[in-house]
Amino acid sequence: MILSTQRNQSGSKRKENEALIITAAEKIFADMGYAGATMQQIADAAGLPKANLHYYFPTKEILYRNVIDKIFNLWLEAADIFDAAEGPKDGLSSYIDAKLESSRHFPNGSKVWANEVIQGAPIIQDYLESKLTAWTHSKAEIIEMWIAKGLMDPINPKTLLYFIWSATQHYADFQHQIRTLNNNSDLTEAQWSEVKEDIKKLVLKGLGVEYVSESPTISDE
Amino acid sequence: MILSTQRNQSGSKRKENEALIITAAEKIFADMGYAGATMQQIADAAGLPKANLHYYFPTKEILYRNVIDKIFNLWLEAADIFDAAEGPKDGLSSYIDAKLESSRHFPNGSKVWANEVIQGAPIIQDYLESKLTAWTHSKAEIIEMWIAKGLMDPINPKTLLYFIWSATQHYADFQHQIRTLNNNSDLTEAQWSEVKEDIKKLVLKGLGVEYVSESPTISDE
DNA sequence: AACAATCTTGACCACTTGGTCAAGAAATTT
DNA sequence: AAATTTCTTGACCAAGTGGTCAAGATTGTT
Repeated sequence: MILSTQRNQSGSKRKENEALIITAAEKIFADMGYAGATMQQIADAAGLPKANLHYYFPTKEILYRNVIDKIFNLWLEAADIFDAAEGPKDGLSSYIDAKLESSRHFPNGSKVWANEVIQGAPIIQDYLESKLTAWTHSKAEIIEMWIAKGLMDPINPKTLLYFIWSATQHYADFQHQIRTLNNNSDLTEAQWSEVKEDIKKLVLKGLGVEYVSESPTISDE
Repeated sequence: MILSTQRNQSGSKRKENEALIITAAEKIFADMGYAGATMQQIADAAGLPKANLHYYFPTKEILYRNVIDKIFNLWLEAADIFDAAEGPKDGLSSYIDAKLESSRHFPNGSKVWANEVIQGAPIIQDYLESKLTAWTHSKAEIIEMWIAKGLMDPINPKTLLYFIWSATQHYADFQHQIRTLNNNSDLTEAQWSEVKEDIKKLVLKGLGVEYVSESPTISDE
């Protein structure tokens, strides 16, 4: 789980330890919330004395902002697919895939983000107002273009984005609830595939975009 | 905002003050998270001295559980519609309406719930394992029946429920983000209507259920 | 080898927190 | 109206918190 300490020849020790601490912090912040997380817990999770954390990150808030920074950049990356897409069938499908994979393999980031936004984004408001707003507008334009071309039913682009965000992030944020309702077991590989298919089918069909399930062998056109 | 203190003839003073405190606590817990909320803040929000809170609710955790209790019962009520429904068109549509109304008018409950579940439900795990599990199974059966009758496309019932929960609760939990992306304004009445229509249309059409928008006058069949 | 820069860490501190308590004020019962 | 139960509240406390600090260890540089 913890980053290996093997090749410390190249990068400075600083970079290494910062990454180690951020990873530990991400988990603790996700599990405890900002206020609930203590520097001592994060230090323990990272296997370092608390005073050492303060050497790399002077305050808890600065550490937290670094965690958010990492999370948000991953979020942005996941959406590059969007721009390169030819149309909604391709674009939305890929985006849902990417977001769902992210929820599955890196739920902590999503949880930290959710915790923060629920509480009114007291610390990352500037992110919302600058980066997220710009990002959203650019994606909304693409969706509007698709609608204008008649590639999908008309819908408020933001509503559609919120729809996809909520449906996919739910599997990260509410991981624990889903697990409990699944006989206290994590979703299996097959279940994840089913979820992925169901969500894509529902969204695309709901938007009037023809969608062919992956599994069966049906020749297209 | 605060419950009126007019008619204290009937109910005991205890009931009254408990309700006052729970309402105040709900807001503070939603805004600050469990760990982040302080008894002093809740006391201030309720307009009572802190020691008085501890008279009615001995510990912070007991107060918190009372807040959750209220929230969860509202959740259950919202779904009675489900049982009475004739089919998916009626049932899902009404349920989405109810959940969205709840997100709009009582976002705090949803936020507290979300905060708690994200953090692994450290305090309300018993709720998930007993009440929520039973509730979910009973609704899943209804959905499966609808599918068996050919009233809607086949889908994993839980996936559908998660879908509806996430889409609707998103408007409560991520209220702040939505507001920020809406030029720092709350959604207008018209916007809420649009969201409601869009979500219902997307879900029902996505499930292969015929759906006719409310506004336009189109004769059915 | 000497020096400088970076990193490590236990001990410590000011402050906040949930919770207590005892004395009294109101309300209710007899 | 006296007695009893319920409620109110300021003052207080032990425990835990983020953050500091100075002494030393390690690493890199000349």
